[in-house]
Amino acid sequence: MTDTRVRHFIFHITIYDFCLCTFIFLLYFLCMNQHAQKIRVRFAPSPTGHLHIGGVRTALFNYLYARQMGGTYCLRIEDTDKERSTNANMQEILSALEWLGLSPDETPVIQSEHSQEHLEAADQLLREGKAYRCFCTKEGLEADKIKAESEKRAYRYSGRCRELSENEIQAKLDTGLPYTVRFRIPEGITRFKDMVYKDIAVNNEEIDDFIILRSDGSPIYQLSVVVDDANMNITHVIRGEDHLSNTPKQILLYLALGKKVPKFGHLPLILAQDGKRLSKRHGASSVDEFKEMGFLPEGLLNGLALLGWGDNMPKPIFSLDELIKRFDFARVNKKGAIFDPDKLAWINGQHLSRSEAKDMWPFVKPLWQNAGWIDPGFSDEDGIRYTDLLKSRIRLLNEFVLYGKYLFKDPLTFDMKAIDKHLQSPDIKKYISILSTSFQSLKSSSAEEMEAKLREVADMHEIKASMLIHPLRIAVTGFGVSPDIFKICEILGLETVIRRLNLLKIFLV
RNA sequence: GUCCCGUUCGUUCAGCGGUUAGGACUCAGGAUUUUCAUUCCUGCAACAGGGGUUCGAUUCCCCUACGGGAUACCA
Repeated sequence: MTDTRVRHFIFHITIYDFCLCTFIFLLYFLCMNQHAQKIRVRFAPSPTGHLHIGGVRTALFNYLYARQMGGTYCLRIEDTDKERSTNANMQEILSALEWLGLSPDETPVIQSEHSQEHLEAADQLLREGKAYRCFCTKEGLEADKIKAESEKRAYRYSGRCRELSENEIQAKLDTGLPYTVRFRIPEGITRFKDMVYKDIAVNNEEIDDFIILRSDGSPIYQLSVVVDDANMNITHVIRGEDHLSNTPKQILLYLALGKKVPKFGHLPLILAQDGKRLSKRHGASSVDEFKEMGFLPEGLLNGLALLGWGDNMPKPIFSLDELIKRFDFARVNKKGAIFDPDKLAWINGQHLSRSEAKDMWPFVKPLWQNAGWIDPGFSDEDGIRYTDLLKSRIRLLNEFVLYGKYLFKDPLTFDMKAIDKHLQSPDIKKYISILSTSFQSLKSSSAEEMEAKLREVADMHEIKASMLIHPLRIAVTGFGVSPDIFKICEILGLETVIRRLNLLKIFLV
C-alpha cells in the first residue's frame, strides 16, 4: 500500500467515525428531549372565598419549581361548586396573584367550562364497567351513615348498586329514577412516591366507591381534577397536604382512564396561631389584608417561603430570584407550620431597608395622598428624599403613614412613654425656651447649622446635648423614635421647628 | 370509629447513629449611635412519653399520647 492510499484510508475512517458520532449524538439528543418532558405545574384555587396565605404559599412553590426547572406555571379556577363559587372571588384571586407577581404563564383554565370533558370521562368509565350507576337516594345513604355511627362502626358504602344486572339497571332507568355515578375501586394496593412525603401506600379496600357524577349529572372534584390535570398535561401536582389522602383515589382514576399519572408533591399546611387549621373564620388572612398592613409582595412571599421550607442561612432574606435558585423539594418538611406575624413583619422590614427609596416611593405616594397630606403633583424628588429618610426604621409600608405624618402636620399628641423617659428634668421647659429662641437667630434651616447651634447652647449651659435632642425630637415628631432629627428639621424649616417647640412647651404646662 | 400523615427552644428552619443539639424571629442584657431606631455582641429557651435495635440513639423500628388530614351528591 502506498502512502497516499493509507492516507485515503485513514481519511475515510475519520469521516466515517465523525458521521457515526454525529448520528449517535443526534439520536441521543432526540431521545433525551422526548424523555425530559417539559415540566408543567398548576395552582388550582376554588373561588369560594378570598385567596389566603395558604393558597399563596401553594402558588409560590408551584411558581418556584416551574421557574427553576424551566417549566410552565398554570392556573386553573376550580369552580365546580356552583353554590359557593363567585365571579367576584375569581377576579380577586387573579388580581391578588398579579399583585404578588405570581400571574400564570398561560391563560387561566376555568374548570366549569370543561364539564363536557369530565362527562365524557365518566361515560368512558361507565362503558368500560369501571364505574356504575348508583340509584341509592341521598336520604338512604344518610340513614346508613347515622346507623353506622350509632353502632360505633365505620361507615362504608353498602355496595348495593355495585352488581346490578343490566335488566335491573334498565328497569330503574325506565322508571326515571335519578342516579349518581360511582367509581368502582379495583382490588389491590395503591402506591406512590410523594416528592415530600415519600412512599405512601394505601390498601384499596380502604377506599369507598366514591361518586364521580352527581344525580344532576354534574361532575365531582375528584373526577374534574384528574381529567383537567391530564388534559392540561400537568406533570407535577403540587398542592396542600389536605389532598394527600385524596391522591390514591385520583391515581386510580388516572389508571382507569388510561392517563399518565403525574408526580405529586404535597406541602405541609399553614396553621393558625393556635395550631388549628386556617379557615375563613379562623385566623385566615387574605392577601388583601397583608397588602393593607403594608407588606411588600416580595416580603410576604419571602416569609411564606420560609414556612415549610428553609435554607438554613444565617439571614433568611431572599428575593424572588434567590428563592427560585435556592428552592429545593428535598428541603420541604412534613410538619404543619404556624406563621408568626412578628417574623413576617421583620422579614418585610428587611426587604424594605434593602430596597431603594426610589423603588418604594410608588408605594408610599398613594398612602400619603390618601391621608390628604400631599397633592398628586407633589414632587417625586422630595417624596424619594422623605422616603429615604424614613425607611430605615420601618417594617411595614403603612408605618410610613404613622411615622410620616410629622413631615406634613404638627403633632397633636406626644408619645407619653418618651416624655416620661426623657422630659423629666425640672428645667426642661427652660431648655425648650432657650433652644427655640436660639434657633430664631439662625439664618438658614440647614441640618448642620441647627446641630451646631444646639451643641453650642448645650455647652453654654453645661448640659449634655441629649438633654436638648430629646425634647427637640418629641416636639418635632411627637415620637421618641425618629430618623436623624436634624435632617427632619431641615425639611420642615426653622419656622415650623420653632412653632412645634413652643407647642410642646404649652403641652407640658 | 377506620385509614393516611406528622411530633426538636414560645414560633420557624438545621441536624439524617457518636454534636457543649445549631441558626433566625420574639424577649432580656450590653456595645455603637452625642438620643431613639437600625447594626453588632451576649444571654434565656427544645429532642412528647415508653419500649426495643445498637458499643452508642434526637437520628432506625414498635407502642402510647397529642395534633392534622381523609372518610361528602365540598373543593
